[in-house]
Amino acid sequence: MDLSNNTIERICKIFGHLDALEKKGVDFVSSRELAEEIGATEHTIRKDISLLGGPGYTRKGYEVRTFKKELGEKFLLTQKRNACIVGLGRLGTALLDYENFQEDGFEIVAGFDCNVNKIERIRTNIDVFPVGRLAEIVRARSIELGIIAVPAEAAQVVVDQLTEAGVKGVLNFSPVKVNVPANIVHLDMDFTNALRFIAARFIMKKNNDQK
Amino acid sequence: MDLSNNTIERICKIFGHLDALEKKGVDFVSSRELAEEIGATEHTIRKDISLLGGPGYTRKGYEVRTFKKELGEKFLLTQKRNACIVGLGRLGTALLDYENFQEDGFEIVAGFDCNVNKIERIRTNIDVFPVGRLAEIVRARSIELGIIAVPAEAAQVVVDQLTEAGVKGVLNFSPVKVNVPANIVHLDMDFTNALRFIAARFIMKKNNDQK
DNA sequence: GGGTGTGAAGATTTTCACAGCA
DNA sequence: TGCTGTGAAAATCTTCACACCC
Repeated sequence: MDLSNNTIERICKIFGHLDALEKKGVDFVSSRELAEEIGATEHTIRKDISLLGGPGYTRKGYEVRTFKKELGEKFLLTQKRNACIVGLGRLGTALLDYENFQEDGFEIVAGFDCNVNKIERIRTNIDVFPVGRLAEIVRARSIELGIIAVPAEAAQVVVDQLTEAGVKGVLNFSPVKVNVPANIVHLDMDFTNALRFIAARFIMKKNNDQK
Repeated sequence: MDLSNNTIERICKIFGHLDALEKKGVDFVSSRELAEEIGATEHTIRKDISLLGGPGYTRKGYEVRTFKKELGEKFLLTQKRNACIVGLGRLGTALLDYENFQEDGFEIVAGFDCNVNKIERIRTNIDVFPVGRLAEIVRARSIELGIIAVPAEAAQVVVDQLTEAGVKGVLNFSPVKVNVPANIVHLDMDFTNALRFIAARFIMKKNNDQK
């Protein structure tokens, strides 16, 4: 089984949507409905699902609960995973209390910052530590995911410490590309790039429409 | 000219990296160096650039300043663009003061929230308004980009108001997919999905390595 | 009838290979 | 020599079409 990133991304979105449907009490969902919600075609969705090998012959679509459960098991998306946030500036503290993480199997079990005074001022239910204790805490609390919210210049150092300490994945909110060992999964979320992307797409769109 | 999203995304990253190089005082950069920084192959980078049609025959690589300028002009990435943030919870207020936006041609010129008491408590240099004045302010301040940081259930309403008021692009941080008219560019940044993606990729990686 | 599953066709994206400029 | 530009090949991803199940 060797799924493309695009497929994985869609599967993740599907999982999220199934979760929402389950909460709403919906029992069945068709590939067409999923496609619309996910932003893809129904063919693509069916193909993705076909790659996972889950047969679901009914004339009503996929059974929400079983399908979600199946996806969750296949990708271990349901298993609780411990995460930490490094860098407790405005973004970092915002993420500390981002309630959607908790709801969805990810638990923030620690926050780190290099500024000890700041740590003492932060009000949150989550334990916060000086960054010097990062490795120790990551190991002690079985933290698998590191979320980077430090300034650009500190990002690489933090990533190195995290991977050294044994995290398996890194979500990078700092506006620089970071290098990670090949066996670590990472994803960059650069807000400025996102805005640039929107602006560039917009320009292209305008050019095309004028033709 | 009809560039794929992937290409546009890489171009945006290249632009960001050129900016960094310029600040460092670097004069030339090769496709190989760019590729490494961007996370792509040098072939892809050269192809992307080739699609833009900019010839740069030197044996030292691309000239950083001119190349950046050219990209900026082609995509109007250098032009100042006004943006606003709707939803001033923890994430929204963090974004209000996200200094990297300013540096890069995007200016947050307004914030909105439905809670008037909250608005009075917020300390920032940026003007904040009740969400009822959204359309008025968007028009008055020529806001082109809307950044959504409201809870899931309010996201679609806000998007509708923004597009109605005439924004051209939407960056959605709420954890739901929103519908926008076809002529509006939008991008979803769902943090939970990002973590899911990392977790799923990690699982797949492990499976493959075991083989 | 209403929906899925999947091999094959089609479209797109990436990679290659080599000509071409400084 | 060193690095880019680009048509063509290769690889990948999406779409289609139709068999198949309930």
